[in-house]
Amino acid sequence: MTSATQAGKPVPNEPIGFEKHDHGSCISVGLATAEAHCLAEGLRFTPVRRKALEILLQEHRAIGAYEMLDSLRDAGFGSQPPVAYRALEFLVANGFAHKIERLNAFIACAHPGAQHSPAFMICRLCDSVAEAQSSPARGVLGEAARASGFKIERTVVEAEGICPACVNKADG
Amino acid sequence: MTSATQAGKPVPNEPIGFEKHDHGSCISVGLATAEAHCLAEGLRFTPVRRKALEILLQEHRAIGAYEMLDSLRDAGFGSQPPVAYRALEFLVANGFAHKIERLNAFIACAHPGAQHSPAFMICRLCDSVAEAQSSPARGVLGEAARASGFKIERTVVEAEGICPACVNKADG
DNA sequence: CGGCTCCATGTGATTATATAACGTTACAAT
DNA sequence: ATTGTAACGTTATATAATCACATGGAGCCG
Repeated sequence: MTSATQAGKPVPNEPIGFEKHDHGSCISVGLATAEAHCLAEGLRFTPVRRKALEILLQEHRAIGAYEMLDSLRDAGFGSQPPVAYRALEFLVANGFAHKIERLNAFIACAHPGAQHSPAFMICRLCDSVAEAQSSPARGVLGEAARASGFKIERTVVEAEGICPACVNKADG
Repeated sequence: MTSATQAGKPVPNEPIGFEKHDHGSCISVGLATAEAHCLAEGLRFTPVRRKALEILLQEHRAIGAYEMLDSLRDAGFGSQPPVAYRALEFLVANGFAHKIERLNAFIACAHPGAQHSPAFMICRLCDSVAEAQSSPARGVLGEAARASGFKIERTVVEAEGICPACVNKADG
């Protein structure tokens, strides 16, 4: 099995936000933003971490840890799982990437630099993913948390459904 | 390793909704509700499925598929992964249980019978889980979905943080 | 009854995802 | 130069999930 698709799903062709965009610039902007942030915070933006982020930005879709590992190995880095997991952990911890729990996969942050609690829309047909914002602490959930004394630190919001492209394919 | 705790985390002692409750009755009510629902819908509430639900209701916490498998084997059922996964799939598909994506684990539905799109609060210290309601399609996410043409079918909402019990333990 | 189909179950095997543990290396601070 | 810490590489293993195929029971129809 190559690393292009894990399962039989088609690779999404309009991956980010279901819209076209200037892909070249979003890669360089993403890398530059991360670099600046690390410099400011005293974090080490090492070669593996940089390459991992570059791969995520390049692909602009959700990437499994093992697919990432393949790419990192191809780029000359170590070939064992921890290599990929550690790089991804760093990127996630610092907001450069997010984990899509539903897919057990990772994706570059679409709003680099911005403070945010992301929400995702995941197409169950083509696995494309779009990132939106959420305000989880407001609304019913925040209400319940306050009422029970639960202290929210982080939220996972993932909507599963059909992306615009697949809707069009389906009903012509 | 026994099946009591997978990792080093303490087993939550006030598992459901972070509040005390009549545990005996919630088990019997849960089973009865499921039985009635299956009868009405022409679904087969078989021994494995019943036992699996009973285990989830009994434990009242998030259970991994393999821990479930252990319990099912102890109860005299098959010992291969598909046994657990099929039972859990059935329970989830029919709303008797939910999958916690963040934990790759399953938990009995706390609102049996009710139509709902659940939200969860997960304690990162003791892994206890409480179920609340959410209204994901309303709010910012629904907005974004409508704007982009994404058709939401299901949402995962999981808040990670500290449960009341652990908050109290922490700061006295 | 016999045969048929559907669905659920049991089992073996395999694939995918994730972490533990340990030694080595790079780097910053003193 | 020494030392403490963080990052890296590797081996091994744990945990999660699915595939493929055979068996067996419940309902239906003839």
